[in-house]
Amino acid sequence: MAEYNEKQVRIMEAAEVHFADRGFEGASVREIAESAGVNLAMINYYFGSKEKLMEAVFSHRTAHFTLQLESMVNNKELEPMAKVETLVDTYIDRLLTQQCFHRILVREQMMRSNHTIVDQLVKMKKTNHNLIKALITQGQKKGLFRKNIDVSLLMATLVGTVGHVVSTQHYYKETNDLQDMSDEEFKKYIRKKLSVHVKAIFKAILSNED
Amino acid sequence: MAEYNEKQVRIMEAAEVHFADRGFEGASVREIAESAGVNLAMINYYFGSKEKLMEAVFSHRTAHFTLQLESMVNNKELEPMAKVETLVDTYIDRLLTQQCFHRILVREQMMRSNHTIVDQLVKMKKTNHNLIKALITQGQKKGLFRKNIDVSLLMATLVGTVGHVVSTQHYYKETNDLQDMSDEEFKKYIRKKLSVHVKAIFKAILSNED
Amino acid sequence: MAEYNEKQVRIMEAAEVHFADRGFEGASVREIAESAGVNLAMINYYFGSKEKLMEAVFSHRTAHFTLQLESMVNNKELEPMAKVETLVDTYIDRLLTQQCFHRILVREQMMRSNHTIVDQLVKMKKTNHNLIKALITQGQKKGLFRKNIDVSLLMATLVGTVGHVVSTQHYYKETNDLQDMSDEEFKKYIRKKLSVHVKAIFKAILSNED
Amino acid sequence: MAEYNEKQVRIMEAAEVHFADRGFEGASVREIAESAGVNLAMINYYFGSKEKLMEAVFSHRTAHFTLQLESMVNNKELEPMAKVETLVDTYIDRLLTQQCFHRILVREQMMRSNHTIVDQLVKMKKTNHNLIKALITQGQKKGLFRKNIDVSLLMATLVGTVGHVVSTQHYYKETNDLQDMSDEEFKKYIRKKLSVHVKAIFKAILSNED
DNA sequence: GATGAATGAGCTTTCATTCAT
DNA sequence: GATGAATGAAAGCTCATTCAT
Repeated sequence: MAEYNEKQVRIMEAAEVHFADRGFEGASVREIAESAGVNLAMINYYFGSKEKLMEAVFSHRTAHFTLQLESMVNNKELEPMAKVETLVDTYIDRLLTQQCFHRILVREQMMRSNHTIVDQLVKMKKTNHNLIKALITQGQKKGLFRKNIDVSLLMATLVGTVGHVVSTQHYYKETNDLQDMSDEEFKKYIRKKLSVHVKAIFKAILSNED
Repeated sequence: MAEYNEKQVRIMEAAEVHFADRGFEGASVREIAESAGVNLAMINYYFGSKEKLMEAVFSHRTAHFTLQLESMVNNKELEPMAKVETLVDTYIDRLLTQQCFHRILVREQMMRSNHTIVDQLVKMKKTNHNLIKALITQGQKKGLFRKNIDVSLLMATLVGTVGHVVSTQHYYKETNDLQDMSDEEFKKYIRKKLSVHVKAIFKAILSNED
Repeated sequence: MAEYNEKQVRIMEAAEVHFADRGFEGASVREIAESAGVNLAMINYYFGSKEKLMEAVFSHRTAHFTLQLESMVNNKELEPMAKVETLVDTYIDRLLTQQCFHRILVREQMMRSNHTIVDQLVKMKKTNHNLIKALITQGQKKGLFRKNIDVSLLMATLVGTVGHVVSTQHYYKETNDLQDMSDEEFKKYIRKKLSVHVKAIFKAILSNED
Repeated sequence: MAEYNEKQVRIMEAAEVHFADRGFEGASVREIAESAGVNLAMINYYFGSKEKLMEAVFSHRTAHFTLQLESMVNNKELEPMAKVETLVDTYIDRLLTQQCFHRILVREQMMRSNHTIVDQLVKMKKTNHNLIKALITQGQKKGLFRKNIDVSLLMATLVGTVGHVVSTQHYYKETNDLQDMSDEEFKKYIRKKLSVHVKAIFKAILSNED
């Protein structure tokens, strides 16, 4: 795990916002530098290129996620459904606290970009997919979960639903007359709402009713 | 409804692909012109600017959607649940047949861009939201649908799930060993899968079990 | 043969001077544009890149040289020694009238550059070498020229001597108290001097005294 | 004569190669530092600037040359023609053993650069010119050399011919099917060839046949 | 003395756009 | 109406150099 000094972190944080707001191509290194309060040349000095800055942002954010997931799946004390609920809440939490980064991810996944990130991303997605599949299998073996679960679709519903709400929270607020709610309040509010909603879906899909 | 001549349509179609693949900022007017087989200056001549070309692409694609939705909701012959199922299939179909455009939409929604599109988008989303709310209300009045349905979350699940699968279909194929399936086959395959999956969710959430 | 318009020629001529004076790397496209009295972007518009501008300068200058040489060697009416003398005068003339270009050539040959020019240059040098070898052989067959002539060394003496004088003409003037001579006068003066000097060398080396 | 420590010498040697390969402007202080295995800032610390590093390289290489020449010319025991032959061999040897430096010299002489080097170079060339003129005069006084020798042209032939072969040795090898010869072998081979060739020229030009 | 960090100036190139015809 | 020519602005990046330690 690379160690970043204060200035580097400041640059990465500024970059994250710009990449999220304007896209990789739309973001300007000059503006990132300005936002971070550092000299333009500093960015290339520290990261080498715009591309590599992007990679650093990516690594920085995804560093511990898979490990975290792994330890959760392998936890012997939690019941499968509890694990699933934890999973849901973890994802919701991540997306809510790392909204900028989430937008970057969605964007990069969507594009036919040649960025190295995509490769890293694929690898991570596969690992995560397998971990969650293992989790589902645990529940199936205990007879708690239904057979024939399409893990990909299940995860698409989790990530898609939460991601969509987060991405379009502005519309959500407007449509539901919550314009006056502060960002912090809304985050708390929507986290609860999403948690209940997605968990209900997961239970409906997973649980064996027999 | 603006009428576009053949050349203009060719430009818009080329633009759609480029905007989808590389983002608004990443797309180059030069390359769009080349793809469309028209003179570079032609684009500004016909559309005024890159920005306005984007708007044209947007209007072109969304022209009839709300009308279509409206007629469906007001249809007196279909049962509410049948309408919901039609709604689901319509969305799936749209996203699958207009993948490029979908990617553009997701991207634009996510960004803090100043594009005029965003305004149009907000307006359209509101209209659609109200239409679907009306549909839900129809079901509730008939006692078929549960009370306390969060329409926003429900739609987020529809759009989010389908959108996510479409956006990341490459991963889906790889994860589920479908690499050898042709695009056309896969489209057919995933349409069915998504249809069943999302309808199951909608039923679980909407249907009144009492 | 590419046709260049007036502006393109102006750019190439300005480029030639800058490349000669400051080297390829040292020359700035900005300054070339300024010297040529054209917009900076114009250069990339016409030539694509600094590198390709260099190639254009090269092709422009070398376009007819090999052809000229060829027709001279194949001339049935001139005696071999007369051809050699013409060759010497032609080289001297070329170096004197195209001093900037000559400096560029010397420089590029010397450097371990990756420029495409080097390949073109090698090819041209080989062709020229073979033509001159043919010329020498003509003289040998007639019994006028000595056997065992090293064509490479002979040409090195021609090109090296003339090139060195041209490259260091400033020193030559100073050393021989010719500072007050105008450039035009000096060119005339040194052309004659070089012609006599190099022809004497060629005769001494080539002519069969038996 | 400045004394340089081991690190400084390492820097100058690395610089020489880079300046020769890429030109003064094309060479990068960063890369020189890397090649020399020293810290980037070290170079400015020791030499003040890139420019002054160049001057140091120059002084370093030319330090003893004039002295050597002087002692040779003043040598009472050698005959003038023997001196001339020694001169030729000395030049050939210098150019062959200091190829990088030679390339730098040629380049700098050619350019309209403002480097202080040029002044040093002019001064050195003048001194050398006078020494060689003295040598020629010795031969003329003894009736061995022809009158009316243009020392500048004579030296141009020596330096030009040898320099051209050295600069374009790659072509020489290819043209004469010597690609498989090692650098060391070729150096030996071409030294002999050049020696014979140039001495023959010098004799033809200098020697009084009456 | 020695150096990692930092920077202003400059580089080539590409961009969306405009204009003259 | 249609387009080749042209351009100002801005992009990412590298440079030689300096400075604080």
